[in-house]
Parts: sequence; C-alpha cells; structure tokens
Amino acid sequence: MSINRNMTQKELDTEQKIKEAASKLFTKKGYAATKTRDIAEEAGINLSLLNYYFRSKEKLFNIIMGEKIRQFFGIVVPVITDESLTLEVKTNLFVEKYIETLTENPDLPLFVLHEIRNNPKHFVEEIGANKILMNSSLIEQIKAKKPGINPLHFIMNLMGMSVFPFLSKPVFMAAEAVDEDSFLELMHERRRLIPIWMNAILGQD
Amino acid sequence: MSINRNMTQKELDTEQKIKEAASKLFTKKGYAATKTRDIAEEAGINLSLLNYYFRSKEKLFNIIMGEKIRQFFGIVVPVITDESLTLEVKTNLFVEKYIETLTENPDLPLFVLHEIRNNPKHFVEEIGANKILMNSSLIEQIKAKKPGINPLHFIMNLMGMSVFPFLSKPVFMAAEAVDEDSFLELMHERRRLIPIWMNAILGQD
DNA sequence: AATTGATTTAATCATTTGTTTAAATTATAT
DNA sequence: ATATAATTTAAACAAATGATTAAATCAATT
Repeated sequence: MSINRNMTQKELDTEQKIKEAASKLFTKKGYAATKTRDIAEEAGINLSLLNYYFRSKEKLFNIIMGEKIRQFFGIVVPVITDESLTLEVKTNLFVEKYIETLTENPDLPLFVLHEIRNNPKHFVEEIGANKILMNSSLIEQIKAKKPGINPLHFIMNLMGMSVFPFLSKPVFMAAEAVDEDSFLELMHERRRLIPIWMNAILGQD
Repeated sequence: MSINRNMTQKELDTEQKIKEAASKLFTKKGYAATKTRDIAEEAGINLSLLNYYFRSKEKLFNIIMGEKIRQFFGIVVPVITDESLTLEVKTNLFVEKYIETLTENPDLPLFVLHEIRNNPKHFVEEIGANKILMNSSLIEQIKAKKPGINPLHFIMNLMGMSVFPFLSKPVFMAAEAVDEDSFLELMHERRRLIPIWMNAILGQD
C-alpha cells in the first residue's frame, strides 16, 4: 500500500508535477472550480495518477492548503513573537516579508482568506494559530505605546496596508489605475512607506 | 417566451425567493461551489423554477454579480467624484459608507474581489469603472496635498484599513483574537479612527 | 363554467466529475 | 535473464449536476 518505497527521479517528478499543477489551479480558481482533469492536464499526467499519489482530490487539496497557510502566516509568526525586536523593527520586517512574498505569490491572500472562511478549522490545526497573536510581544509593544486603543486596530492597519493592495490588484487593473509594472513599482514604494505611515498612526513620540 | 406578463404577488415572490437564495449562497460559497439544487432548496422552490425564471445558473449568477458589484462600488463612486466635498469630508463619508455596508454584508468584499479576479470584464461593464477613479476629484485633492507621492497609495490605505478587517474577520475569529461582538465594536471604533489615521498619514498641515 | 395562459411539479436527459479497475509498461532486485 | 514491485495508461463506473420535458395545477378572462 505504501508509496515512495523507491525514490526514483521519475516518481518524485510525477508527484511534484501534480502538486505544482494543483497549487497553481487551486490558488487561482479555488477548490470547487478546479477539476481533477484540469490538474492532470496542467501537470501533463494521466488522470489516475492523481488518485494513485494522493488518494483523492480532497486529500491533495488539504496538502496544498496547509502549505499555503504556512506560507501566508509562517512568514510573520517569528517576527511578531520575537521579544528581542523593537516595534519599529518588527513593523519593517513584517512589511518587507509580506510584500516580498506576495509579489511572488499574488494569488495567495485571496485563496487563503477564501478557504479559511470556508473551513476555519484548517487554519487553527495547521498553524496552531489561536492564542499566538494575542500573546505576542508585538501586541504588548503596541499596548505599551497606545494604551487607550485596542491593539488589533494597528494589526489590521498593518495587514490592511500590506496585504489589501494584492487583493484589490485586479480591481485597480480593471479600472485602468495601474498596469503590471506600475503596480510592482507601487509595492516597492510601499515597502518603505508603510513603516513611516504606521509610525505616524502610532503617534510621533 | 416572455415572463412577467401577469405581475401576481406569487410570481414576484418566487422570483425574489430565488434571487435571495442565490445571493446568499453565491456570496458565501462562490459560483462553482453553489449547486442549482442548493439554491432551489434554500429558496424552497422546485428546481425547474430556477431555469424557468432565469434560464440558467450562469444568467442568474450574472444578475447577482452585477448587483453585488454595484453595491460594493456604488456606495463610494458618488463620494469620490463629488467636487464640492473636501478631502476630509470625503474620507469620513468613505469610511462611514463602507463600514456601514460591510457590517450588514460581511461576505461582500471577498465575493466581489474573488469574482472580479476571475472575470474582470464584469466589473468594467457593470460599473463603467475604468477612468472614473483616476479622474476623480479625490485623486486631485490627494495630489494637491501630497504632490510627491502616487495618490493610489492613499486610496489603497483608505480601502485597506476600511475593507481588509472584513476580509480577515474569519482569521481573527479563528485565532481567537475577536468574537462577533468585539469585532462589531472594533468596526464601530474604526469608523471614527480611520479618518484620524488618514489625516496623520497625509501629514498634519 | 369553460377557455386560455402562467406557474409549478415530477421525471428524465445528457454531461461532467471524482474515482476505480485491470491491464500494460517500466524499473529494480535476484 | 527472470521475477517482483512500482508506475502508468485506457476504459469504465457511479454519483452529481445543469437543464429540459410534459403533464398537472392555478389564476384570470370571457
């Protein structure tokens, strides 16, 4: 029953080709709109191999989903929990990591937010993410600086300013407000500007 | 062939029941994951009536989609184009309208952004939205205040701070950072705070 | 009441879709 | 080289799905 007994080059290739095709289509079109035959065609493999390597569409999806969730949240968990970093450094790293990752993977946030809404359990199980945020040193640092305000406001501002542009990119492109190049340039500028804006929001002391 | 020859109460009810069921399911699950039988069951009608009133699932979807796009963008187009409003008043109205609408329709932004990415033509045809944003008086006012920076940065900040919390609500809930009540309270606070933050970002002159 | 048209229903159709099966091929080990 | 196991393929299956049909019911008009 077990697979991967013999780690030939070809075997790894097939499994990897399926994963990459699935990753591309799932993130682009979502679970329901992606057909197993689409994945097989995109991967250039026989349809049966999908079930041979991953048992079912759902199991394949769960694997991809877990990777994407870790990709989306994994990049910042070490940053927000690191007690040795100042608030300013955290903000800088947060913005840098997100803009870097999302520039490479523009479909990531819409996919992750969509699928977490459909199945929040995935998120919790994958990241063990409950409690992490609220107990992070980032939250403590914000509370210390702005004791009167719920610190989540600033997390939402930071994420909103960093992530939302990628979510709304198709809208801005359809509205002819940006093209591919000018969007990239904007995101490059934001890597520098968002920390400045966050500082302005948090008060200039 | 024509429908709606006799505008009886019952007929309007059936058509409306289908539209409301479709609206609920499409916005919650997307086009592909919503089955015509789900819509019929949610509406409490016979499956055939969906085709009788709307010809096809796709035609029904296009109607719902158009309404949602108008709902999402229609609320702010009059605000950003009104030359008689100051930048501060525009910002206030923008935030107020969005937080009000999205509090009532939390699934709206994810649905709209998802479907616009899948079919940007819909958006352009529905709103005629190309050119509107970049020629708006809002853009002019931002340019006048911050001549050195691309005004889209501030549009993205304004939308990001207003809309992103609704997109990420399921994440914050899964992370046990908020519950339903505290989220509502946060959004109520943001209606007041975002204009202040936007002012801080735009410089305090 | 009878006729006509609109609406609703149950049954059915044709495709699509996820999965399985069994045979064929390829690689590995003896 | 032969036997054994792993991989790949083509064909097929069963269930799901969007749509249609034809008959039944309901409403309005004469």
